[in-house]
Parts: sequence; structure tokens; C-alpha cells
Amino acid sequence: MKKRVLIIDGNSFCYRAFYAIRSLATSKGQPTNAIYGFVTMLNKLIAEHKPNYLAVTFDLKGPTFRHKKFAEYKVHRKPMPEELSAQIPVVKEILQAYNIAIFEKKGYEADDIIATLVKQLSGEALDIMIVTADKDMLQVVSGNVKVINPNKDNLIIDEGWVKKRFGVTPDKIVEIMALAGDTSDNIPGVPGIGEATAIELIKRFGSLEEVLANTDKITNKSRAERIRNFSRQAQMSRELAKLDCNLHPLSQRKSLDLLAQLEKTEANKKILYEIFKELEFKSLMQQMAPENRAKIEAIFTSSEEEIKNYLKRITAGSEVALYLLGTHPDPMMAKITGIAFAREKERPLFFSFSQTHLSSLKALLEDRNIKKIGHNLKYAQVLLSNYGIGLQGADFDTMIASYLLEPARLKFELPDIVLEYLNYKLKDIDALGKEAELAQICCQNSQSILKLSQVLRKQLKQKKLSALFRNIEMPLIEILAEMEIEGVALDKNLLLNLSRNFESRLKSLTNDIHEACGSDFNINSPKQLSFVLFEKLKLPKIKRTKTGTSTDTEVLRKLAQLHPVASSLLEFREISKLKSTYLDGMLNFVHPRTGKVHTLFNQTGTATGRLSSSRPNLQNIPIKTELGKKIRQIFIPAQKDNLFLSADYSQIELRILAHLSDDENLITAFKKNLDIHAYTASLIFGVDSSKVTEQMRNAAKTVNFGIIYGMSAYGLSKDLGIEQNKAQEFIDAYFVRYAGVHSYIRHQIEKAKTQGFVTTLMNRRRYVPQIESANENIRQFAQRVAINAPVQGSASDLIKAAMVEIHRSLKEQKILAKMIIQVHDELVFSLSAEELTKLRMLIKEKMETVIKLKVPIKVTIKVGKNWLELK
DNA sequence: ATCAGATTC
DNA sequence: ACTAGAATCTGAT
Repeated sequence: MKKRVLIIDGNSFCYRAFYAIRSLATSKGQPTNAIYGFVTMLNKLIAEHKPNYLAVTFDLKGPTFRHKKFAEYKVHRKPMPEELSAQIPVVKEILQAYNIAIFEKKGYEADDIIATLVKQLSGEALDIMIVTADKDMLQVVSGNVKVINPNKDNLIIDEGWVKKRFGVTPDKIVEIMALAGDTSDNIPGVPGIGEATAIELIKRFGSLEEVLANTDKITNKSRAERIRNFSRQAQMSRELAKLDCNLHPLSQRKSLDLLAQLEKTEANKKILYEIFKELEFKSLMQQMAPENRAKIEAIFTSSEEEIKNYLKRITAGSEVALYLLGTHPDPMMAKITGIAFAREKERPLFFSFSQTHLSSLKALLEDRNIKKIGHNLKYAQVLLSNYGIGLQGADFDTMIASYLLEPARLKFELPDIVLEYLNYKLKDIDALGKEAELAQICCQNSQSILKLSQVLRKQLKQKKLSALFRNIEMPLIEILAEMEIEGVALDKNLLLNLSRNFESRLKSLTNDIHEACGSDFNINSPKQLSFVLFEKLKLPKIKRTKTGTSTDTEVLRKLAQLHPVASSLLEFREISKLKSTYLDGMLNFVHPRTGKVHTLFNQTGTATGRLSSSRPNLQNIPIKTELGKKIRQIFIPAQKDNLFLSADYSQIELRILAHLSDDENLITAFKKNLDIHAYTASLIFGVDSSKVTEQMRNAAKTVNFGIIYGMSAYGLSKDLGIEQNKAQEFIDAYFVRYAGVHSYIRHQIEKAKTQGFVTTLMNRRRYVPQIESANENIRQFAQRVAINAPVQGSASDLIKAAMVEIHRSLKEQKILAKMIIQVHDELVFSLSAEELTKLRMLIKEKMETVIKLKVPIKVTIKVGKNWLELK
């Protein structure tokens, strides 16, 4: 097998990469599409052709010898876009780290360098493959020299292809270009002579020289005349098209020295890792990251004796990193597979699951004086609870720590966080091999968690996040775990009844709709529905989606004026959603043992600090419509005769805004306990508060909320159904009267720009790198984030702090009531009638006073026998 | 896997 | 591409 050389025309390759990937940029907005495309295309070529030698050539800026010969050369060529040229130095840096030779020479084009390289190597027994989209390059194709065109799906062009396409051997390509020219390089050729004619002439005469010497033999007289008139220009064109294959000093090199330089060697993975990390190329980072180098000498044991000895050395105050491997991501559904412990300066210990092992560990796990370090300790606590073990002493959760450092991150899985903060790859736990290997992986994971905790502890401290971590987020883990374990009971009979009622209503609506439309179709398919509405019934198209015509509620409401079927569709949509998501869907989450639903409260699920809830999501149970509200009846206390108590923060985000902005008007309004929307209406409409109509109050309410989200005049006008300039007037009036809010907003945007993040009451951070984006939309989005995050995040701080306080009191006072649900500004408890009076006071008091604001905090308490009937 | 459309605070 | 922030779930394609 001959050895293979791959020579890449770097500029051509960069252009291809740049246009192949529409947009890719770092979080700060630095474009990286060409770099990413270049690297992935390069990897693909290497994987496909497995070259032994590699080189990349580049053009340098400035005139070439061709410009000197012919002033018009490449005059039509647009300069390289700034977005692309900015990426080229990084591409070169990457090539260096790959140890791939780069060739560039002032005054010469990449093509000439390639031609010279090809000539230098022509004496060796090599397969040479040139990667370029440039037609010029075809002239060097020969038996062992081929061209790969990346613009044509990596089409391989060999001698046979050239002969078939042009009817001549590759060395005659310049002769053809001399006559036909090349528009992309602005090689003029002879006017009126195209490729077909040029091919015909060169096939007959063999070269430009011979054509010029024999114009009298050309039967088409005007063609012959033109060639004679432009003979000088044709000769010039030939010179331009001809590649220079004797570049100094490259042509002086011995081919063996050259080959040594081109030889493909190990890439410098460490540097590549750093570069890819900087560029935020996650998958490439992953490829370059080293495996953990620390040799793990794990103790893999089934001996009770060994376990006892290990445990003996762990005493009060000790720290233990623990990795608990479960069979399922939902801990209520999971079984324990194995447990690994890691401690400083000790060999890690692994147990595969057995009830005996677990019993020996119970004391350790339940000892609050032994500090537990883990990655997602809530998962461990819930899972262990199903084995009768109550985990205590949660001290450091690396998942929560990394969340506070980088709350907008999407994934907090252990391998992701280890890669980010320890810079090495963890073996995939799902690739389970033999048990010994499993033990190795679990031990490595527990050791990594221990190391992570040390790194993250420092970073939390440095960023002043330790208090939030220690006082709020860590204590919350145990509370959320208890809420998940407790779960929420359901009235299943009622659920099934409702489902059946909805079912029959849906059937009848389906009939009505099909009849009204004159055909049977799937109403749940937006595609089929839009065909029926807009093609069949010819109703007006009101709004577009990315892929077609919108049929959402807003559209259907407008269509309801024109066609009665739209109202039926609206009702169908509502009932269908309620039934599939909240009734039938709920049954999928009922736990086989407890008969309750055990929501997962995700502590790292939002960028702002809020919790999120899933499987099922209990934070979006319907309440707005009469029909939807009925769903709430199915949630009931687990114990017979118990009650639900709901405690709700009233207008918490506006109160937080008043506090953060220090706005005089807003603070006064809350201190006087005014109706805040009515008060805002009186301010922005300039009327006495007694003259505020319901309409004005509603408009003011929209404005009040809009402000918190950084709403634009466009959005407000659409929401209120008024002109945009009218909406702008409302916003202007708002900011005149609430000047403190206005300056607060400007201040937040300024802070985001100068320090890169904004903060909440408890110093929770939200990074806003896009605030400096050159893209108007992205920048404006970042500004809204900077306005909203401190408000939404502070409200989250507040309710989390309250949860910690309330939980502590309930424990201390041995109250049996259980906190079971949190919905951002609401807490739901299940309690007995005997505890009601005491709890009402306690909960209200804790929620209202846990953090002191410049305005009073108001909590409304309601009690009832299910989640609907609360008074 | 992604989209459209629904629900909540 | 989007226009009001933060989420999750279902059904269709």
C-alpha cells in the first residue's frame, strides 16, 4: 500500500466550513462556525482517508505575483468577511496543536504552494490528495495525484474524471482556461469563447500556442478573428492560470526532509482541550480530555470484617464522599446497585448491594455528625429512604455547588461537572461491564466527588456564594427529599370520573368539528388542522409558525368571529389538554406501592434559582379556567380527615422590585397596603384613585408585570390590543412616576455589562454574557434577563429561606404537618385539624419575616379539604 | 429529536 | 429571529 499525503487548501476549506454552518458562537457572541466546521471536516477527512502525511496551506493578505502581471486579477472577488477572517488565526492555532504543517508565503497563493509541494513529492511513491474547490488545481492531477472537492460532497477527482469531463489530460487545463477564462478568478480569456469552444480547440490543436499559430485553419471566421485580436490577453490568461510549482525556498527542500515535516504525529491533546474549552466545543472537548490518571486501588469487598474495619476509622466530624448507584433516574422507582465511599488519603471502598452490607452502613449513613459529600444527595436520601435508611449529615453537594457557580448550565451530571472542574473524562457508568469494572467506576466517581468538593468549595467562597450554599441550598436538600418521599395523595375515583366526563365531551366535539369541516381528520395534528382551516375552509391565515400556519389559541379566538367551528376547536383543545396531561397522564406517575404521586423537585433546573417540578409537574396544575380548576380536586391529604393549608405570597415580585429599586412611590404604596395595580393606574393615567376604572386597573396590572420582564412597547400593545405608540406612552408614564424603578433597571444592565452577571438578595448569580452581543435581538434578550433575574431569583431566595425556617420549626416542635408542594410563591401543607391554629400562625409568621424587606411582606393562608376548595 | 401548543407562577 | 421572564408535558411528525 502506498503511503498517502493529504494537502488541504486552508482558505478554500475555511470558506466551505464558514458557509456550511450557519451560525455558531460562544456564549459571549464570538463567532466560531468556521473553526468548528474546519475541525469537524478535518476529522472526517482524516478518518476517511487515513493519511500518513498532512499539510495545510494558506493565502496571505496582499498582492500576489499575478496582481503584478495583471491589474484586474481577482478584482471582482469580494474580500473575506470579517467574521471569517477573525477565525483564521484560531484555526492555525488548532492546526499547530494537531502538529499539522502549515505552509504560507507572501506573494503566492495557496495553489502555488500546493503545486510546489506536489512537484517536490512527485519522485516518491505516494498517493497525493489535494483538498480544494479551486478549478486551477485540476492541472496537477495525475496518476497518483487526486483532488477532493469539499464543496461537492468530497467528490474525488482523478485523471480519468478530468479526461471525461474536459476531454483532455489534466496538464491541458491551463490551455483551456487561457481561452475560456475563469470568472471567479477574473481570468479574462478570449471574449466570446466559452468552455465548450475552448475544449474543442485544444483537443484539435493541443495548446494555446498551436491555436494561435493556426488561426487560419479555424473555419468560423469571426471566432478566428477574435482569437487573433485577443491573443495577447489569452497568453496573459494562460500565465495567470498556470500554477507556479517552483516556489523558493520550498522547491529547494529535499523531499525526504519535507516528508518528515508532513508526517502525521500525535496531536497535543492538552492544548487542544484548552482551546476547545475556550471555544465551548463540548463534544470536541470530551474527545480531547484525558482519562483520570489517578490509579484507583479500590477495595472491592463482600467481607463484613473489612467493612467493619473501614467504618471504625470514620468518627464524628469525618468527611465521607459517597457515590450511590441506582437503577433508575427516579429514586422512588430505583433499586440500589452499589455504593462507593471515598475519603482523603484512604483507598475507596465499594459494596455491591446486599441487605447485610446496607445494614452495616445504616449507622454511618444516619449519623448527622459524619459529613456526607455527594453529587445529588437528594437522590441518595430518597433512594435510601426506600430501604428504611434516613440519610443525615448532608454537608456538601457538588451538584448544588456547581449549580450556584453556573446556574444557566443545562446538564449537571457528574461526568459533565468533573470534565468542567477537574478536566478529565469519567468512564460512562451505563457501559456496565464486569462487576470488578463497575466497582472501579463507582470508586473513581466517589473519589472524583471528593476532589470536586475541594475545588468547588474554594470557588463558592471566592464568589461569595458560601452563605447561600450553607444556609439555604444545602438545608433545602433534606426538605425537598422529604417532600418527594411524602408525595401527594390522589382521589382516584374522582380522577377517573372526570376523565370519563371529558372523554364523552371530546367525542361529541370531535363529531361536531368533523361535520362542520366536512371531513374526518386528526384534530390534534396542527398540520391536518391547518389544512382544513386554511385550505379547505379558506379561513384567513393570521399567524405563521416556523414551518407553517399557526392554529394556536390566539388564532382560533380571532377565527371564532368568522366560523363557528373555531369555538368548538378551542373547547376541544382545552379538554384534550386537561385530560391527556392532568388526568390520564397523572396515572402514569402513581407509585405502585404508595398510590401517591412523588414529584421530583429539581434544585438545579432553572437559571434564576427557582425550583422546577417534574414527573408529574405539580407546578402547572390548572387554575385559570373553571374547567381546569376541577383538576385540583383530585389532590387530597393522604390521611383521612387531614386538611390542605396553602400559604401564598401576595405580589411578591413587585414587593421585591420595590425593595431592590428603592423606589419611593412603590415603597409607599406597599407600606400603605394599597391596591398596587389600581395605584399604578392612577399614576400612569394621571387620575385620582377613586376614578380608576376596572379597564385602567387591568392595563396597569399588565404594565406592572411587563416591567418585571423588560417588556417592549410592541409586546404591551399586543397584549392590551392598543397602538404601539400608546403602549409606549404608558411605559414612559410608568417610568416618570416610578423613577426609582427606571434607574434600577438601567443600573442592572450596567452591572451586567461591567461585571458580567447580576445578583439577587442572597447573592445568587445569573451570568449574562450576551449583554455585549453585536446582535440586537440577542443583546435585548440579555437585557431582559438582567432585569428579570434579580427579581425572580430574589423571590426564590425568599421562599427557600422560609422553607428552611418552617421545616426547622416543625422538627423542633415535633409537629406532624408535612410540607408537600412548592409552587414558586406558594407552599402547600397537609395537616390535621388539631394543628391548624398553631400552623396558620407559624407559617405566616415565618414566611413574612424570614427576610426583612423595605416593604411589608404579605402572606395569604387558605385551608380546605383538597387543592381546589381553599378558603 | 423537534415542533406546536398547552399549562403554571 | 423575534417581540414578556422562568418552567414541563403531550401528541404529532
